[in-house]
Order: sequence, then C-alpha cells, then structure tokens
Amino acid sequence: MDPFWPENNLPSDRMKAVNELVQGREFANQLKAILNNPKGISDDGLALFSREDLVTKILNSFTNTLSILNRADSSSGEVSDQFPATSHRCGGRKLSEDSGESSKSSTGKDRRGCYKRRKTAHSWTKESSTLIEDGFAWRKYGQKKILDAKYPRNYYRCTHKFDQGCQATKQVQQVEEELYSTTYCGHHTCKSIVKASELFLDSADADSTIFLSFSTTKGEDNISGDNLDNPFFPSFQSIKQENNQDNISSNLTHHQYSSSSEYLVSPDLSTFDHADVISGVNSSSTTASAHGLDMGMMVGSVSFIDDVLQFEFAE
DNA sequence: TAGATTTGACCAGT
DNA sequence: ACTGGTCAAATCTA
Repeated sequence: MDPFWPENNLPSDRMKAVNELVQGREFANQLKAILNNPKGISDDGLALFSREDLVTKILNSFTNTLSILNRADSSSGEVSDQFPATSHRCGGRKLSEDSGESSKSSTGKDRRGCYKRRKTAHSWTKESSTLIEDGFAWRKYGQKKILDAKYPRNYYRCTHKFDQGCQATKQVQQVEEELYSTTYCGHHTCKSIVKASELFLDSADADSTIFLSFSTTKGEDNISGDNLDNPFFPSFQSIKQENNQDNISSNLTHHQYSSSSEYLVSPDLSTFDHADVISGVNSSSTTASAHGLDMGMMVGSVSFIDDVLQFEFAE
C-alpha cells in the first residue's frame, strides 16, 4: 500500500492533489520559458507573465497540495514531517510514552515538547548593524541563552505557520552592541511573500538607492549541470536600500546564503557563499546594474517595469 | 478579547 | 550529558 496515500483517503482528495501538482508544473514550465528568454520579453515584444506571479502560483500550488495531503494524512491517523502545513501539533508523537506514564508532565495534558526537530533546511545568514524589517510577519516563539554568546538568541516563526502552513523561521542573534546575525530557515509559502515584494517595489522611488548583490559562485553539492548555462542560475541574492549613495561600500551588508532569497525567481538549485559588488544604480529609471568580481564575471541589470522585475545578464 | 510575547520545560541531536 | 530548538501556559498589550 502506498504509505503516502492510505486506503481511507478520498479519491477526490487524491485528484485535487494531483491537479494542484499538475497546475504547479504548468506554472513552473511557464517560468522556465521566461527564464530561457533573457529579457523576459516574447518575440512580439510583449512582456511575458510576471515571474513573481508565477513563483507565487507555484508556491500556492505546493501549499494547497500540502494542505490536501495534510487533511488526508490526519484522517489516516498518521503524522508526517513532510506535510506539516496546518496540523503540526503533536498528532503523531508517541504520546503514550509521556501522556500516560510520564510523571514529568505537571498537568497531565502538558503538550510542550511535542515536536520533531527539522533537519537542516535551506538556510542563509545575514548580518547587519540594525534589526531588519524584511516585510514578513514573524511571531516570536522562543528565546535562548546560547553558550559563549553575549546575548540571547531569539526564535521567530512565520505568523502564517498554522493558517497557511508556512514553515519559514528565523533566528536573530545579537553578536555585538550593533551587530545582529539573522539566520533564515526555509522559504515563505504564505501570502505575505506578496507583501514583501510590494515592500521593496513600493520603496524603489527616486530618492533611494537599491543595492543588489549577485554571486556567480557555484554551490557545493546541489548544482545541476543542466542549469549551469542558465544566465539566471546565479540569481541575485539580496536587495538592500540605502538613502545615501555615498555609503555604498560602507553600508553593504554581507550575506551568506545556502539557497535563494525569497525575492528571487530562482530554481533554488544553487548555493551562494559570496555576495559581491554593486556597480551602479540609476534611480531615475529604477535600473540597477551589478557584477561579481571573483569566480566568473557576471554583469547584470535589474529593472522594475510595471511592477515586474526584469533581469538581464551577460557573461 | 484576540493576538503577541515571555519563559520554563521538554526533547532531538551530538 | 549537554546544547540548542520548540512547545505551550502564563502574561502582556493594543
């Protein structure tokens, strides 16, 4: 029997899940077509679909599929770490070990500690001198004194963890008086990703400078050879805004990524270990250019056209 | 009063 | 055994 699809699941659920995946594949194909077109413009000169829209659609497809699978999963009385969307609350824990026999639980209905620690998900670390507003809604769920650390570490999860099954988390560690290290784990699959996009799109006004970091460094272990020639493969990593363009070098935030950023239209196949250089920004046309200095040269430009990010790269 | 934060306990990984 | 990640009751706040 298929362990992922027990006998008592409704066939309609299976069909819904399949349909969601088929739809997601279709969106992914459209995205691939766009990525194969360096300018994101079709032959007739018209702009293709918004990449961000497609990414959102694909993520929604996954979220919906997970929800369906979760429903099916809970109805089967099993729990799965693969499908943690909305019922990630102790359902499958071996409660008999604790609830019935353990005397550790003070109330007898204490459910704390009911969790499965996630294996190392995609994560990336960002350091900055201030706490960063990244546009996502975070809920603090823990604070921990870390050995040899001067300050406690704060743990945040996405506010939409339970209503949308978003598994994104972040840890904020104050390293020094004015230095914070934020580690993001997992990607947002919630609607707030739109909010984040709007956040930086809206703020791309003429008075601000947009800093973009690119890297052409290959990942360690999960590069697919087929993608190496894709000009979007080493997609841009981060966006930082500063009001004073004179401070480009001093204000650059250094990022270390092991997967792509939330804003990216990226096949999520590369890893990054170096954020490189911003060359210049033309704020009047909201076009930015950037290049990586070491490991293979990459020059690219990014512009906002009708709220759609347009990428252009040249080797 | 609902949602967010605090905080001690629990548990997984090493 | 120890450390760090997560849970959930208690508490806070808008």
